Amino acid sequence: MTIKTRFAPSPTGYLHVGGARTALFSWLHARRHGGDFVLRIEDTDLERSTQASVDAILQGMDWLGLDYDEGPFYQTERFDRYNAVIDQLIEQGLAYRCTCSKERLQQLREQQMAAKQKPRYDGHCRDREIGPDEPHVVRFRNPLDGEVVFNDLVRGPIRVANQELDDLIIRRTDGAPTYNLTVVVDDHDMGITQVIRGDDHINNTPRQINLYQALGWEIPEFAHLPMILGDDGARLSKRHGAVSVMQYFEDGYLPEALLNYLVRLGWSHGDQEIFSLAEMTEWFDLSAVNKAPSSFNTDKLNWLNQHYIKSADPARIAELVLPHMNALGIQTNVDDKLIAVVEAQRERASTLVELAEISAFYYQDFAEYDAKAAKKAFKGDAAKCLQHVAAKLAELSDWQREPIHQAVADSVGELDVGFGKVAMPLRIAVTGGSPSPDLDLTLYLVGREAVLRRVDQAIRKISQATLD
RNA sequence: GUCCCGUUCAUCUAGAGGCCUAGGAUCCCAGCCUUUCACGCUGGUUACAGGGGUUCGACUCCCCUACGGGACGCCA
Repeated sequence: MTIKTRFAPSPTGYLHVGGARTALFSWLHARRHGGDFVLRIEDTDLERSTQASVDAILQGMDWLGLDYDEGPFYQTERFDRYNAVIDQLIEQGLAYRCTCSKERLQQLREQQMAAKQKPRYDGHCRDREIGPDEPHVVRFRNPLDGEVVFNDLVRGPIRVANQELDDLIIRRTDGAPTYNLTVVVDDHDMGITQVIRGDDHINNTPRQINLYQALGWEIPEFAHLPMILGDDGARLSKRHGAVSVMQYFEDGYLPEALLNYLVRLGWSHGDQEIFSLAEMTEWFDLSAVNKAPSSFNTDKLNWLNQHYIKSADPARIAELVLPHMNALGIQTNVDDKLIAVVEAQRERASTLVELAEISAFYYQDFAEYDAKAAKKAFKGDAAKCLQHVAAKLAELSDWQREPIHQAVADSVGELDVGFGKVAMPLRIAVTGGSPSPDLDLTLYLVGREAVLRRVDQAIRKISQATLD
């Protein structure tokens, strides 16, 4: 049988990292086995579903490169099918109409809780043979005894007694089918072979299996993924900053870095940390997925992001960093200079935002020096050294790395000081204290005019400080 | 409360009874490299939740306790 998996988010918010990892694992399982991956939007909750959320989810999937072979399907477009199944269940006596009010149900729950029991429907309408005319919900007639056993591909065998389950509502008063019914119908109709989803659905699985059995359908395999917790070990929520996948895009992360980070959250392949998409596809295996929840760790994500920024094609990084440069007020294009700047700076940044920030000095003058760097560099004879080396640089006929290097070396020789006496103030004067590569490369990329202008500015700053 | 699930360094994890004096990675610290900051390299600190079994032997198997999470909706 062909492997087919799906990702089935409900559009009530953006695609968050937990959902993204569920999608990734599901996608990986399909790709690994040469199967298909389906995207299905579970929008049966008319109240909370929004088009904006659908768009956000689609956008997130697209950015991560999680492509789907079928879909997106929308459950709201399949109501006729669900209702046909529900009607069939009623007809066969496997489901029944119920007129219990929300108030009665609420009261029942409170009583049961007070009696330290698990709240569940008492079957009040089970045998009342209610007709279709008065307002009602439809409930599934869950087996009263026996137990449901299934072998979770991640957790292993799980068993639940039917006595723990109650007659769940499969159609609301307004005629809309509910999750547990729609998910079963869809997974069956779409030929899903492995249902891979968050472990908050473990408790729903036995009910769904009973539904499969009542309908005489083949039961798919299930794999329940542990959840992802925030940095602090608490459930992921808004206060954890970047929970939306697209927030990571905006914060300057590369999709391959996020994917690599996510795949290692709950899954491993020996000691390997860096995985290309091809590698994770080749080795991903549900049986190697952890059972315990894991905490999101931004430090490690940053490390991976830096790794990918460092090893990606500089031209591509230039493309990606450009919007972040623009955001800093720098107007430029992806040209030779930007690519050279990226190559010069990329091992010093863990995000594209950072890369833009530490590269700004190649394009624009700055008002402030890094206090610590300036204090260290602008002292003693710094002004004199700067004056001397500036004169040398001004005389250069050819503004290239070699001659620049030579000019600085000459200056050092003539002044008869250590290299750092000249190089340090010069670097800080030109960069303001930003991380930067070899001095000659830095000066070359900044350009002669800007270098001389900034050295001048630094000399003035030093003399001013001396006067104070 | 009831049911289901989980528990190895701060964090992600390796570990399928002896290979474990518990390995790797991130973080942190120190050193080297060095004209800054990084990168890189070397080294270091830190973990099997607790208690009982089973076994010649348990991080690995079983039970109990503790802690954590999830579910218990006319949400998904």
